Amino acid sequence: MFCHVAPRPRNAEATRAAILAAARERFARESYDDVGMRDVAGDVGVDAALVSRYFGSKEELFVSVLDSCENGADLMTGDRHDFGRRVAHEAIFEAKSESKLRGLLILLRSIGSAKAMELVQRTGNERFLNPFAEWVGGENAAVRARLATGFIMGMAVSREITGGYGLTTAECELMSDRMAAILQDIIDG
Amino acid sequence: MFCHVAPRPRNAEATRAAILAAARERFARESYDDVGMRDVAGDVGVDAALVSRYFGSKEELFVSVLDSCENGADLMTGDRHDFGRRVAHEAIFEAKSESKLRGLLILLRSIGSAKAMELVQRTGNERFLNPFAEWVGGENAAVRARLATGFIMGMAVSREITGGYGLTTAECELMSDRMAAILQDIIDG
DNA sequence: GTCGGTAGTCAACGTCGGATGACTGAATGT
DNA sequence: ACATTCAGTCATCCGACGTTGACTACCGAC
Repeated sequence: MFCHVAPRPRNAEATRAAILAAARERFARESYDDVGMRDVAGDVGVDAALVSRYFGSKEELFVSVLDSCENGADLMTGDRHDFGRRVAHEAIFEAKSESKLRGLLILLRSIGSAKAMELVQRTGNERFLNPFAEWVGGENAAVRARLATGFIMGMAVSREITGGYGLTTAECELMSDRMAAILQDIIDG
Repeated sequence: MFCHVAPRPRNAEATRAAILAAARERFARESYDDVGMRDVAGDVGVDAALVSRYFGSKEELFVSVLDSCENGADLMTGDRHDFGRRVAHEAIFEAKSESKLRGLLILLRSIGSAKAMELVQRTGNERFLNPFAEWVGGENAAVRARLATGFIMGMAVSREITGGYGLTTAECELMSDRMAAILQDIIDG
């Protein structure tokens, strides 16, 4: 066998970006503890040592991933009157890693991991909950923001535990509609 | 130093029960991966090897813990018209390990751990979601059950991420009331 | 008393995951 | 063409974990 598979061009910046992307993908699907440096490196086709070299440590890699995720601000783009419907649909039908909820999913996945907990808390508050509460606005914004985000994440947990809800498409539609109404009601006051 | 601390009487059954209790406590507070055999053994004041001996493996210990938790049936005891208020109060003010939600909390903690996932899914469905859906009853019971349990767990997640919500008592009261109304609305149809 | 069974301990093994530092080899500038 | 530099690799260390089998010491039966 002579022809090796196309060797990755030696480009530090691109490789670093590729590692970051692979890590983001991993952390959106698996918990902090379950994601290994060797896994991430393998996804990119690179040695694990390189990941340590570029990001310092696993924890710093995790931070970089969180930084690389757009804020919860994504949720707040678009028509406010449509918030419930939009988010509910996303949460139930596309709660995958490429969704706008990805940042939340990453936080959710790594809840319970003692090593990631502090980071999860800080990021969750600073990056997501507080701006969201401000966006919600009005009376008792903090309370309503917690209810809304709690509900959103809870449905993601539910999806996880049931393994995709285990419902028919029609039932999912129904659930989405119901969730949309509740969410909208929460943020409207 | 002559006087040792009171030595535990040699009683296999009692020791086994103590280990189980300690493990239940641990699993309610930390994720499957973060709980170590040495930790639970230490809580009881016993060698780690004994835990393996009595329960076979960590996974079997986890199963035993899940078995030892009363079903989600706890949630379904009491006046149905009071369901929302009762559960909301419990979720927000006493989502500790001694709460009736303990079973749910254990499942929640270990979400994301690849090793525990299958168990979490099976137990969550068989032991909690399905009976609960049946209890909810009426049209689209499955959908409404998922909404309710999702919301409950989501608020627990929210509590986790924020580190106890970070709200005043009054705000918590308000949140509890609001959550109660939503939950009640969901299960009433 | 002493003897056998068993509750509990101890030391160790194998594995796995993150981290480190010396090494290799390709690109680039002169 | 050669030297330098730096992207990427390799072998290895270290600590933590679950698990195992040999050992010890307590307790009840005779």
